[in-house]
Amino acid sequence: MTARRPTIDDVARLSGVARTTVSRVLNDGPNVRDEVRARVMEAVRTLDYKVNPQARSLAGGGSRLLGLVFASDLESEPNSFYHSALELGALRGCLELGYQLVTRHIPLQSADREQQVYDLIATQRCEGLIFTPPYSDDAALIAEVLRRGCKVVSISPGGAGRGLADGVGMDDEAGGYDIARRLIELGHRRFAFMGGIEGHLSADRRLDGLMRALSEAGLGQGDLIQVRGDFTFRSGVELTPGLLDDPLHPTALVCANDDMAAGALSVVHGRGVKVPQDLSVTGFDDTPVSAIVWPPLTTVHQPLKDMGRRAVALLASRLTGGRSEAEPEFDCLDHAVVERGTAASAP
Amino acid sequence: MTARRPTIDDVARLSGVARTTVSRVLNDGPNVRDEVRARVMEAVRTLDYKVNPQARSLAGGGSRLLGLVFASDLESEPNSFYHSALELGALRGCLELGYQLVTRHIPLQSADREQQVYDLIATQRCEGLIFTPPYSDDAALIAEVLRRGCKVVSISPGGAGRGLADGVGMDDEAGGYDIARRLIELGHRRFAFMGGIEGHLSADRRLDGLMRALSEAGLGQGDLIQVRGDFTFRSGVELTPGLLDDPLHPTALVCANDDMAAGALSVVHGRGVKVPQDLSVTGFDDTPVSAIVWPPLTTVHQPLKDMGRRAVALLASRLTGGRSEAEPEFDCLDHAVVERGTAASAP
DNA sequence: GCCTTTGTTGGAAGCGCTTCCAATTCACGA
DNA sequence: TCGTGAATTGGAAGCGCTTCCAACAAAGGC
Repeated sequence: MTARRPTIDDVARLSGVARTTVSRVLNDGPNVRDEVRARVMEAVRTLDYKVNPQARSLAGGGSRLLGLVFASDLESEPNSFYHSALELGALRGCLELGYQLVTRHIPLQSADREQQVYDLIATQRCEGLIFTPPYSDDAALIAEVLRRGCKVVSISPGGAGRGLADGVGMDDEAGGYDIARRLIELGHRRFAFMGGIEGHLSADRRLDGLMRALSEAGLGQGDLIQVRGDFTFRSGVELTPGLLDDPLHPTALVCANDDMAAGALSVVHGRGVKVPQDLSVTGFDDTPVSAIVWPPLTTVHQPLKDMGRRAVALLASRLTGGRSEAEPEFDCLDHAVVERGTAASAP
Repeated sequence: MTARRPTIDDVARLSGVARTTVSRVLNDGPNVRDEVRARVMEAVRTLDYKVNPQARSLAGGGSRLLGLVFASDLESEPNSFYHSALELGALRGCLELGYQLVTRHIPLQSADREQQVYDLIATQRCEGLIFTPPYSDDAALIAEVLRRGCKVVSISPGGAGRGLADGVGMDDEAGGYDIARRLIELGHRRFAFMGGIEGHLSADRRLDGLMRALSEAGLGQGDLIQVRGDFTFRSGVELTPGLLDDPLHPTALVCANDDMAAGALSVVHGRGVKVPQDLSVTGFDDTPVSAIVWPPLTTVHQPLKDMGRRAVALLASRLTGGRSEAEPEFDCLDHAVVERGTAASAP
């Protein structure tokens, strides 16, 4: 049998300090000399020591409970990938760090939605909350939650949410730029962009990135037509014919999410237009739909699971680490263009 | 401030026994008089006591680590809803019951796949493993894992996996029956069934259910045409034209999963056939695709998240409860027909 | 040069639970 | 009636960690 996992006392013994000091180092506590801190970290590395989250949470007191708040009505979309992926990531984080998680769907139209959030703090005793859009930009709500002593992380905050609390997201502008860049490399010169609803900031930023890539390639407004959809498959279906018939005759259609791209694909098929030979189509987010449609969709991967996990990590560092009063920080995660089958050389 | 949660000592005090005895009752231990057991349970109910999983796992020893084993290559389908939903459920269960989870994707084509599973036991020290199809029917593997003292739960076992170890799944036959029943109520009399690959047992059972509903309605083989796909969107696209052109002229197309139904929908659209006015189409599983296509897909909800959670609960009961040597048990979860927009009265 | 302040470290008590082991009770046969 | 083994119960140690508090050293302030 392999030896049991090392404990904090093993680390203490090896580094020649008391258990208390090791704990302090592990939790970014104050008042430890750099030399001692380094020695302890060295021992941690040597032993490959990992804290036992169960023990930590037992000893640490507090509820160790975090809340994940969605705006949508769970009844209406119980199997959304967006929700599942974020929660999955958050749960992974909680398991690693010894936290518990409650997930709450609070529809925007609930009259008492603020109250429901406050109940999460008062009744459930959540020590931290993760807000998803559009709660992540509700400045008044966030401020009040913070005032009540509960930590907050915003997922993909666009505007107001940014400076108030910690945030997690990706660089949407760069995502748009990258996918456009790829299409330009493939020889495309005439573009169509299917955006999201007015005011959805991250989708707008994706367009910004596309524009930047265009202008770098010496292209301009005249080489792009754009329309706004509402992120649904249906709006993709409805908007695509107009784009295909446009005198600009775009050879690449960039969509602000996968669902609209899937809608576009279905229309394009019906018209006998070949993808990607005649037309390249790209999505955004890399949800499971992108692998399901035919041809499989070239898209930009948004790291939803990592975002959930990082959100928990940020809350944890606020709650125990030295960051409890630090300036809000935005954690920008990597994205990646996922090449599947819908982007090819311009005809 | 609300009072803190009751502890085992509160229960002990209220029921007038020692902490040890309460622990025994809570863990289905032997040697407790029925009268005492009842008294303790009564106190538990009065105080609304819940065990603290962190404390239990700290005290209980053991790694408290479970493994979730998928057959697929994570690289090739990193964002599959099937995987996410099962893991999500398993994580929820682990958090509730104080277990840790490692998720491992071991492709079937790996030469050392068995070895990788055994490493999960030997090196990682997993106390229990959750196998998804087709590992869930690999009798030799399961037997060997059990022999090594590691508990096993099979997800949706079809054949061999059933008697060997505990299992979790849904009643696929009933699911097929229910959706067919609904279509018959809507007046449909001529059916098409798009099945899965040969030997995929749960998809075959869905067909069995369909057949039962047909015969109950006085219909027979002559009122049904069937084809086999491979569960992909693409196969839905390829097989649908043949079904539409069949002389039977079905008014309802029942698909063995959502992806194929989505493929069928896209073909049907292209042909100008109206769904659901001219043709009803149904899916199976209720993955996010079903809400994304247009019209949104009427389908059968498979409780993947609950399956993951139940799998963990079963392992937990094997590991601590009195069930450690009990007969294997199959936990059959509820399914439900989800009425969206693709099933309507027969034309 | 002595007293306070500030910074750094260790000792020890517990968090809520399981479990080993000892103590007590009970039922029976001798 | 007493002894014996089995059934039942309780005492107490300790899982791995955080944290309160005391101890001590270094650094200023008068």
